Amino acid sequence: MGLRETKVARTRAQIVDVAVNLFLEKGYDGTTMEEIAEQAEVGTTTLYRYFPSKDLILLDPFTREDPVADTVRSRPADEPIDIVLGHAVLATFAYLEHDQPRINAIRTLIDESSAPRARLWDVLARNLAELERAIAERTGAPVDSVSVRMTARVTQLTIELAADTWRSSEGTRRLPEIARTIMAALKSDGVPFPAVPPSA
Amino acid sequence: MGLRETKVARTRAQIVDVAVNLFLEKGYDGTTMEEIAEQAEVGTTTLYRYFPSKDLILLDPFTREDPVADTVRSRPADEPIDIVLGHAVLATFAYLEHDQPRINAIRTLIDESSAPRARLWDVLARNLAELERAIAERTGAPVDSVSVRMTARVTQLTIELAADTWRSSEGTRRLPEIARTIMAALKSDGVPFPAVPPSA
DNA sequence: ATACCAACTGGTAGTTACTACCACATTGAG
DNA sequence: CTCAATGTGGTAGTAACTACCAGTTGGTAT
Repeated sequence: MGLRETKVARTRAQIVDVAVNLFLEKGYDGTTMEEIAEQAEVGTTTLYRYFPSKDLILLDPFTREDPVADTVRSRPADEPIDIVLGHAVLATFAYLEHDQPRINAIRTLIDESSAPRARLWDVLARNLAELERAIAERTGAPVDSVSVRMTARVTQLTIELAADTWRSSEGTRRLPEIARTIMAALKSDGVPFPAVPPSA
Repeated sequence: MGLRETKVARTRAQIVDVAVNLFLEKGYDGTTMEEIAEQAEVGTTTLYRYFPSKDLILLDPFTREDPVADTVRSRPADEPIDIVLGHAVLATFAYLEHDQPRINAIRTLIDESSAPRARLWDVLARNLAELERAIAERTGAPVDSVSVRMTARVTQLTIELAADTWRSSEGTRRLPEIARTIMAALKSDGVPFPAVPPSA
């Protein structure tokens, strides 16, 4: 890794760090891009080169590749699909748990302002598409089939539900444990799907 | 309904109509709020009173109350939950189908620009919350329970899947028929949920 | 070491979404 | 008819974001 790449990576990390601190201190809307640029010691032009929009700074940790699709691809071929997805869910949390409090704070900030909150789903849509591809490859079903699309979404929802529950539990329980509880509940209780009403 | 209310309603409709036509003609990003105000024959201040942000003009049809939660509340108490949800799904489409082509065009515009596309999820989150409440009332489970939250989301996903499929079929099939097909497929194939991997 | 190209930086000027505040017009009620 | 409530619209300002341009720095080939 050359000097140039190193500098770019450092600048990028610096921007995110400075920005999140400012957001925590003065709120997302109360912080201007100029302030971020100034504190990060870059010009505003440079700032916009690293992050084309303000909300993407806050969403940075969520734009990195998540390990769900990779897990689906790397599990043994004879493992049942529900277990594969269970591993994928747990992999996400192993990945997230290392800087728990900061991610937690960032997620709270995201939910508080409308621009990043809205954009989050847009960002997660990319993960969803990749998960769909991975599931389709594994099961042999077409990517746009009902089962593939629904399976991918249900998996993402399970992750979201677990993360939500964890966030509102304020660190009293560990993430993987919460995920296990939720998956167990889904299995034992079952989830009703909308069904075609009898025509009579 | 007094004269004042009539005028307000007319102005509102006029704004949406003018704006969507401009969006279709020049694109969402290529249309300014000033142009919309001018063509709709209102001041920009007034425009912002009706719609606090540009994307909400385009999202207007999706901010109206959707009938899903209402359907859940109004079905007979002894009807099985999956059938109730099936009715709710079909109710949405009966409601949507009356101005099919325009809604279709609007949805395409939404998907093409990042701001409205992102904001759409934020808007639909309100419907989701109300559906959660309706399901919780009916089943007696707490609103924040895993089953209620997952059921509500799965229902919303079924609607989304059907609408997506319909949009890409370009009007060759009717919406309720597509919805029935999807629900039937979900029932017969089943959807795998992530499951806790064996600890061994 | 020197020359050179590519990538990175940052400043200036401009557009546009959106807000705050203002005076003015219109509606509807007593 | 009067008056208060409600709606209208203009002006001035902020801040996100873009286009353009000149200058700097890092890597590379000679």
